[in-house]
Amino acid sequence: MTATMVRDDAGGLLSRDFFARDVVTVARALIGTTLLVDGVGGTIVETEAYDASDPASHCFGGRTARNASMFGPPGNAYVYRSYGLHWCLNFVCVPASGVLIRALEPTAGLARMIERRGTSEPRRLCAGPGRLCQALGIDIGLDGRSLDAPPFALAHGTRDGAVGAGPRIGISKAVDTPWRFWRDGSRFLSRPASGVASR
DNA sequence: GAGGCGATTGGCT
DNA sequence: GCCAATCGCCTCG
Repeated sequence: MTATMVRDDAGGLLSRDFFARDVVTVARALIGTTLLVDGVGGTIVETEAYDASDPASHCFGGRTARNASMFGPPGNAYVYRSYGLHWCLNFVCVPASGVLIRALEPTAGLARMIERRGTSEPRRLCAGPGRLCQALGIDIGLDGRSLDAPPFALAHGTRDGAVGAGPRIGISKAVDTPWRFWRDGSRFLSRPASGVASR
């Protein structure tokens, strides 16, 4: 195993350089890192990558008012409304690409999450892009905001265990592209693992 | 300007 | 398993 460009110091904060890389690399590297919004959040256990040449990406058709944040600098948030009612959080990587955060293992601010979600079932708090945004209080007000400043706090984790890869969920284009990543064996995924696990 | 669809979720059959 | 909720964006006229 060769050394990676980005060190994996437990507790160290993720820098903009972490995001200024290929979106698939970042999507995989994010598994096991910690995301907090105003102190509420947990360990990222599921992500998906979307890049500019990808028919399934919001960027594919060019820039619009909605996706403008994805054309901004790496390390910013892109928040959009899904199906007219839910919010979804992305991390912008190289321009016109982003990582959709699909599920967290809740570790901090559980009481706040339960209050916002209206359920105390741990597995239901952050398992899904819309659910985790509701649990963390994320809405359009955070669109375009820098991830290295409050209310966001992202930190490296211990990145132990295997990471699985498989097709993305809920899309109708590029359905076979294996750009969904998850922490293998996690009980907090939005949907069951479907694909190949590797280290 | 109208119609259809989507990176979803929760409730009901 | 099916379906409604609800709105930004795309396509077509």
